[in-house]
Amino acid sequence: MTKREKLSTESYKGVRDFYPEDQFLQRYLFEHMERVCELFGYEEYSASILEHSELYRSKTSEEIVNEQTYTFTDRGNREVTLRPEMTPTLARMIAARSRDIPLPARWYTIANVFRYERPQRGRLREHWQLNADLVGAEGVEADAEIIAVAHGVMRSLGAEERDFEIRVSDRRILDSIYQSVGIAKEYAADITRLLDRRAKVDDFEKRLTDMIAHEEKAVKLIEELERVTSSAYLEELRITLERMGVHNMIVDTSITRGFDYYTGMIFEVYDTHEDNRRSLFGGGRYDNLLGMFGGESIPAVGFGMGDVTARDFLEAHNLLPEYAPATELMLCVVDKESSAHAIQLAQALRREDVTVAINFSGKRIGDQIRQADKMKVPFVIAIGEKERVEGRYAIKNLATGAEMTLPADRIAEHLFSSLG
RNA sequence: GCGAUCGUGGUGUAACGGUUAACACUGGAGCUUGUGGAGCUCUCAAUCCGGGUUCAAUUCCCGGCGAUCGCCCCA
Repeated sequence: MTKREKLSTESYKGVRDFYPEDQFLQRYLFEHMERVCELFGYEEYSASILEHSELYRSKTSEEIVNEQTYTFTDRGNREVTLRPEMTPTLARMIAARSRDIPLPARWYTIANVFRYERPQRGRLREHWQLNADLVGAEGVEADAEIIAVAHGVMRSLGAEERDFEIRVSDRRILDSIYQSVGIAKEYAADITRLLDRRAKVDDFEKRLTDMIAHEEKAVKLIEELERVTSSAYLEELRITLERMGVHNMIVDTSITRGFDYYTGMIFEVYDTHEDNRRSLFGGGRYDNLLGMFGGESIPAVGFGMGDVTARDFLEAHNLLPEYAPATELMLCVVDKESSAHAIQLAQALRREDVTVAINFSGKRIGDQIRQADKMKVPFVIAIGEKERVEGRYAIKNLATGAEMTLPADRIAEHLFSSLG
């Protein structure tokens, strides 16, 4: 290859490479998410990132399908979309086997999703998100449980309750206000979307008045929004959440969530850190979505939590874990004659479940140790003539510098007790 | 999709319309042929891409690409 043809090392716009340190954090996040979901009895599922485009046309707005997805035509002339979210896939999978799946079903997945738009901080073109859904259950316990799972994930990542707050509202409050004020159904979705942006828009009242085209109604709507600050249902939810160990829920009727498909409880988890005060993730109840597949309507509630915002949260709160490779031990080969012995020892240790890398580089022993230290491998053993002859090995702890000389069959035990 | 700001080795910075683009860290080699973290020596490595203005462009202009911020949108 000539110099002019040099390939770019940049990753595709809006997507990330995960170098080992990044992947370590990714795995840390995922393992905590998985564990908490499973503690609540959720089963893992998965699906292809490719879906028929019509899956999103049926439920989401045209704009999202046309302008914010990766959509293409395959060789068989089918319209294909890289999934922009997981909920339609979940709904499709449940609906496809609704007679066989025992309900209520508790399902979770950690999936990559794609959106075609301008990347910004906290918003990329590909990200990974935990989706946990409780399908086939209505009622306050189900709503509370989904919030408790979200809360549990945050707690398991090291967050204290004061680090975040769970703002909860209910679409039915808005619906009843719209009804009492006399707002036609066709305006409701647009108004809801405007309310979602209320804090960001300076001329909120003017816009609202323009949208309703009826000044009295607009005034009354604003009055009602300010008057109604909670509901009996939300108070019951609060009590149920307390029982589940969730104490940082607040009712905030200004929470609306942008999407049309929510039908009941909705929530958003907010960072309370001063530098990062924003919505981290959220979810809610969507009782009409599964009915779109033609079968019977099935109630559902769920949430989605993205890895990008989770990382930002952990960083802002100083909760990032320190990197540690999976490798516990590096064997440093002192001379060419010792490599066969090192291979043999490594195999024996692997049978005892020790993760072990062999350094065949032929570099000086000091360089090999320095490299192991740089890679944060916690232990090294040098293998040379002395070890071959004696059958005893000096295990060096790179953090403390301490050495312990042991026969081969005691090494694994020593490592595990030192690593805890 | 729109607007603004920015783009120099792997990383972080510097410089200038004009000689060989500087410094630190990192990487590599050595001082030191069986034990790391210090020190010293040497060394690899960059002006995002394309076009224009100019005797001369890394610098100025235009376009593309990318990043960040805002708008739009938010699964």
